[in-house]
Amino acid sequence: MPELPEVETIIQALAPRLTGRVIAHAELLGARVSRGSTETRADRFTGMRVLALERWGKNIVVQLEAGVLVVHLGMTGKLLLDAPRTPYTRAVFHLDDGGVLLFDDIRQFGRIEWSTALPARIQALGPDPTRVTFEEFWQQLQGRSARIKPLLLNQNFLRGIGNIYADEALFRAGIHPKAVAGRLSPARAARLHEAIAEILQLAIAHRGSSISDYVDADGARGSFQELHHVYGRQAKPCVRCGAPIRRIVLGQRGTHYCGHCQR
DNA sequence: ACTAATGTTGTAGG
DNA sequence: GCCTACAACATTAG
Repeated sequence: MPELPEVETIIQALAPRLTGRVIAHAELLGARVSRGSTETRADRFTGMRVLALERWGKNIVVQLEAGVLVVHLGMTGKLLLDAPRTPYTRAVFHLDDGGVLLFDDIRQFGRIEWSTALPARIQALGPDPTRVTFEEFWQQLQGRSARIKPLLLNQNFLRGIGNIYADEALFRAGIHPKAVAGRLSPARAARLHEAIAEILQLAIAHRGSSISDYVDADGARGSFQELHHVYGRQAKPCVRCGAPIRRIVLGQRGTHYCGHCQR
């Protein structure tokens, strides 16, 4: 799915096109897209003006005159401006200026949820990894016995890091994915804190990673996948030392790392 | 046919 | 509360 850099890229395109517009008409296609929320019916937000768009981890938060729409793209969700409908179109937003925003989602893990205020579950997510201070990051690590890779995927620890950027950040910091989070030295924790911010900024600059499904709101692919050092590179030589990149399963997720460069 | 895929959530056990 | 494993959700691609 879209992780933080991909969601950021999507919002960059959507914000100028949606802010100030009125949702003239909306269609939610099928029960899945709004599952779990009795509040989310199209008539709850039709006729409302969009005040602002913001990213909250991997969530796109659309502030409306009354209430908020929280969009999570799941694994294969896309938000597309002025694109033709497909068999995977799960929602359609018609704007008052004639523009159309589609929500396409092959696997249907994505969600659109309307509520009067930012849901508690969203508010409870951890700090934004591009802005968290080292002091806060360090405090969050203390006492954690979890291995660092699965902890980075925990959205209540930091919001927005997914499987690609967890692996890439750990490589950049030279830290083994199985390292116990609470036992990282201050120097290694500082390297990781810095690597996370750098890898995310770099990925945003390259408009995200397009592995299979991801495209931005204009249908364009990102290019950061060309700069991945470990993710999806199992058995290929490490760009730093030449040793083959390993792939293991950690926390039920594929995990890629260099056994020589990451301790 | 089998496996894995950018994710989250609920359950169960330690 | 924390941590881990597993299943479920649904579809495609190799």
